[in-house]
Amino acid sequence: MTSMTIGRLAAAAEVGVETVRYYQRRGLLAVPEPTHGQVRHYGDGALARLRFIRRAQQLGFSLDEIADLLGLDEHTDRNAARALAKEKLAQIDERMARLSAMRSALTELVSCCEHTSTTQPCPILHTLAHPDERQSTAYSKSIAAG
Amino acid sequence: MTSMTIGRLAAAAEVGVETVRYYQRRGLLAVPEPTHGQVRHYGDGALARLRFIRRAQQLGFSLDEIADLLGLDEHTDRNAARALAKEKLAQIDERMARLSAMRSALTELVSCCEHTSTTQPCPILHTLAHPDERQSTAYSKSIAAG
DNA sequence: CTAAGGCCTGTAGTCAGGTACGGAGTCAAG
DNA sequence: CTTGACTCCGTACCTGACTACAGGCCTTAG
Repeated sequence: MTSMTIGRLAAAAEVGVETVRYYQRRGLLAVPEPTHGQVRHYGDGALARLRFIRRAQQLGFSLDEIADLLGLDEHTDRNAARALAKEKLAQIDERMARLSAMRSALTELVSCCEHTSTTQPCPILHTLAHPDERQSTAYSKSIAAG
Repeated sequence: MTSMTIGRLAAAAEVGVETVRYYQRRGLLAVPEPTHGQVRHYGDGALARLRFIRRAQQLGFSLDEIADLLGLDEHTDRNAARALAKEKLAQIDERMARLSAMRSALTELVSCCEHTSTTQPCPILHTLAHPDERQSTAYSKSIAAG
């Protein structure tokens, strides 16, 4: 059971000291009593908790959700954990779908811009300005023609 | 050339009045001189600009980037517009890649959780807590076995 | 013993894109 | 003429996850 000051703890978990304190304020991490004097000391449990938080963040969980996850027990809360994970998966799918829609719209505009005469107005800017008049371009015609 | 107060303009563009004012503060939209009295009036140009902003947002552009786009000319700035669009595409791809990584990690964990004995600790919580000890499960074995 | 660095608490600022609110003026309908 | 809706302006607040001080105390190396 190693004992660390907050600075060493933060370094070990590869986060900033201020981040550790922030997690404490958020209630994700306990604030130990000062061991002697006014300096607080942290054990391996705190480090494990910080690493848990970081990994859960990498999976897309918010700090509020991570607070819930931290409250679960490996042995008795399987269903709850799986439910949270599935919910998160659904959110990720939704975000990916939105990004995918942006992607295809942008891709179409860029292709269009690359394949039309430069004497025409820029299809990107033009479509943003007047999306209603769907301009007929060489590109869109070639698409339509298959 | 219709003339609208800010409320009608906002309604026509399907944004809030406060949002219009916010765009004015950001410099995306001009603040016209009060026509008479203290009430300002807006024309179709302002409406077109608001719609441009909304559509560009749907394509993933930030308000700062939209400010740049609004400064471009359909006829003379094709290259600049295309460059911005391509840059945005790259950012979208990056975000999708990150989401995709989250997605597959979560999917794996959920599957694992569904296919292992409930007498075992929850793989999701366990992996978050101890990612080093990669636990060997019926699921991971079946994967390994092909 | 002293200086540098680390720790303590508390408050405030950052980013983006809004949203809310307060108080005062204005405008149109009834 | 009043009432209610709308506008104007300025300022403050919101989310999420930090990040940055300020001012004071403690600790440790030289």
